[in-house]
Amino acid sequence: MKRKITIKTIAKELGVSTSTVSKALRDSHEISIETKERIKAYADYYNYKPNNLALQLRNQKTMVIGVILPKIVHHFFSTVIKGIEAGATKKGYHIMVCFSNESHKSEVDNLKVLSNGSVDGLIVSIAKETLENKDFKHLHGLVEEEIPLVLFDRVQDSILCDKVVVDDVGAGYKATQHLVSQGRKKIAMLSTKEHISVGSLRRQGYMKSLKENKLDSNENHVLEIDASEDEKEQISHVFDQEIDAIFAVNEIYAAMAIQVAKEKKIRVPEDVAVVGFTDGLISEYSSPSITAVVQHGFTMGEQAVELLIDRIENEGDSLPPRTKVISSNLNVRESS
Amino acid sequence: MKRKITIKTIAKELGVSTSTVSKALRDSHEISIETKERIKAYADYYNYKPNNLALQLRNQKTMVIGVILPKIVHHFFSTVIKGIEAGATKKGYHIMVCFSNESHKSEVDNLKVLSNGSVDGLIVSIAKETLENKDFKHLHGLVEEEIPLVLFDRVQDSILCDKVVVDDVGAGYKATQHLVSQGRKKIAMLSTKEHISVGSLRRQGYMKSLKENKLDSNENHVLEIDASEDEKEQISHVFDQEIDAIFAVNEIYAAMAIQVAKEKKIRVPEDVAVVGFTDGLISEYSSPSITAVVQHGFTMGEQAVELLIDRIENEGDSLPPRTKVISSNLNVRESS
DNA sequence: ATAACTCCCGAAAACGTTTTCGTGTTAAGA
DNA sequence: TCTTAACACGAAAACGTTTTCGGGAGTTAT
Repeated sequence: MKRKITIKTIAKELGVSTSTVSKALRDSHEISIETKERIKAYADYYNYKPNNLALQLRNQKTMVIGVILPKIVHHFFSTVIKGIEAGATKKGYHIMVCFSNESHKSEVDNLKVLSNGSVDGLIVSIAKETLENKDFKHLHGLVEEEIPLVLFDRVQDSILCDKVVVDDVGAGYKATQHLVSQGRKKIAMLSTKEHISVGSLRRQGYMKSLKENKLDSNENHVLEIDASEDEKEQISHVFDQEIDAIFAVNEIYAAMAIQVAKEKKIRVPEDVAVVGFTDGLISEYSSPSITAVVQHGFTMGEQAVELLIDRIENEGDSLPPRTKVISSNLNVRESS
Repeated sequence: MKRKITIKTIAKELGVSTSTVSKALRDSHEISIETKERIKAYADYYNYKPNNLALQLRNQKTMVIGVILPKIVHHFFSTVIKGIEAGATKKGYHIMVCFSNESHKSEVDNLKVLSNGSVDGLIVSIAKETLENKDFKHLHGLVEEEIPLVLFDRVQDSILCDKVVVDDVGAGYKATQHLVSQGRKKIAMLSTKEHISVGSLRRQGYMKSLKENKLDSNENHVLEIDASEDEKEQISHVFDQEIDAIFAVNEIYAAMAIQVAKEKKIRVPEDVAVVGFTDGLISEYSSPSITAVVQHGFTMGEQAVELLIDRIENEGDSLPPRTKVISSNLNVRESS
């Protein structure tokens, strides 16, 4: 990198002090018109740009928000990022994104780097491994240091900070109610292992709906897919029982169920209706297009960043932790 | 944010100089064992962490790579980010991601902020608007300042920097050849407006294949979709002519074509075979699953960051600009 | 007893800014 | 002629760190 031009070099070249240069560039009244013009002309000519690091160090403010996500190649998370970025830009902030790849160590490392002064605050969605281990020391430490923090989607109650979550119970309920309203009686659910909290919450909603409608809430109707093995093979067993609808905990399982159904000559939606979660491109563009719970990732990102910036800019007021619940709604399509 | 503990406070508390504290923490031989232990114990107890900004300012090195992308909610770009992040992490770098949202102004703004010392180098994929306006002043300026820069996917020849591109001509050729090998004779192409270079390159490959096989390279077979209007409606017109195959310039157009075909009771792949570009989730999970050109976004990201870090760490050597071409291959599925 | 050397440590500069305070010059007012 | 005020600028501190250099105290060798 070419040696960048600084206030110092300008000062030396023009035979004035750095204070004068700084003031001139900020158009201070303390400096005479002629000097100002001379300095500005020079700065302009040599394309002077103030060094951000120096400013950040001096102001003790970076205008940067750190974001740590479990993954990126995922419609929901990338949508959230977009929301965060939009909200941040609106307030003049930038974002610095890291990924934990669902790994605890990665999450801790990233947190450590970002919290060492590089950012004014953090937005985090907790990694799977961290949730499994229940090891939240790093996040508690952050709260301890009073670094502004907002958790979203994958949250943890013991961490006293602002949170943005989806109404997963309500969403599971809504999706199931929709299937019931279509006259479906034997509704299976494709879920994940229990420790991922969202799975169990969505299941609660599903159960609630079944109970209310006095439908068979047979435990066998819930299939817990193990992500470490052949998912499609596991999903195919959902058709071993007699069912007329499937509620899948994400859109990939929904799409897989449809693929399996097609192989087995089961018609969708005539024989079996399918509802997914996460309204992404798969749901929209597969054929038949898939009815799905839309999660409003963009809104979640926006809300998260709004909470965070509010806290950053009102520090000292020690607001109590706030939680925003983003409700989701159903996008009904061909599969149901 | 709680007032963070610094070397200064430690020095004052323990009645030594800041130099001593700094040296002690870095385990210098200049400091006596007892003093070192005293200082380390104190630092440990109060959870001292060195301030990144100060380090970056002093070392004139941030270990951060700036990334500017046109969009994020997009399988290809998010995959590239993943590759960049993986490559960066391996070398101890972090990434700072911004989005231009295809807007020129946004791109310029982001570039300005990031290039003011916040990052050691930049990876950029040029926004649509910038390509249309052909206004590359900001990027030329970057090269002028000798800030390490790598362009990927959407590149521009006049900018003298490292580049990572897809072999779009070859990919278009490969896709078309595949359709020909399946015995298809009337192959339509769904493209975009010309200024997006990738579209025209892929078209060149398509044309090349048609010529080689002495097939009808009727201009009417190429449909330029205007993204600002109803895309599905435009795509439906591809079936106005008699065709037996479609090569779509991205996976969304491919998926849309299949949806339209289904509505028109045209069978895929029996009546019309479909090949898409960008091997994302849509192609994989729609039914029928879609044959697609896989772009190796992850590899592109990795290569880009490798080129960049190489340049950052060997500055002064003034290497000539390098270009890496990432070849793509076909993932054959049910739609062809 | 003096020289030389080792061991520990501190002062100061450096990275690039901004800001407070002080000061010398000039012009105006008494 | 003396005081006062306005004007234009510079010195220095501050943000937090690392590193070079120098020096005092104690020990060893001559």
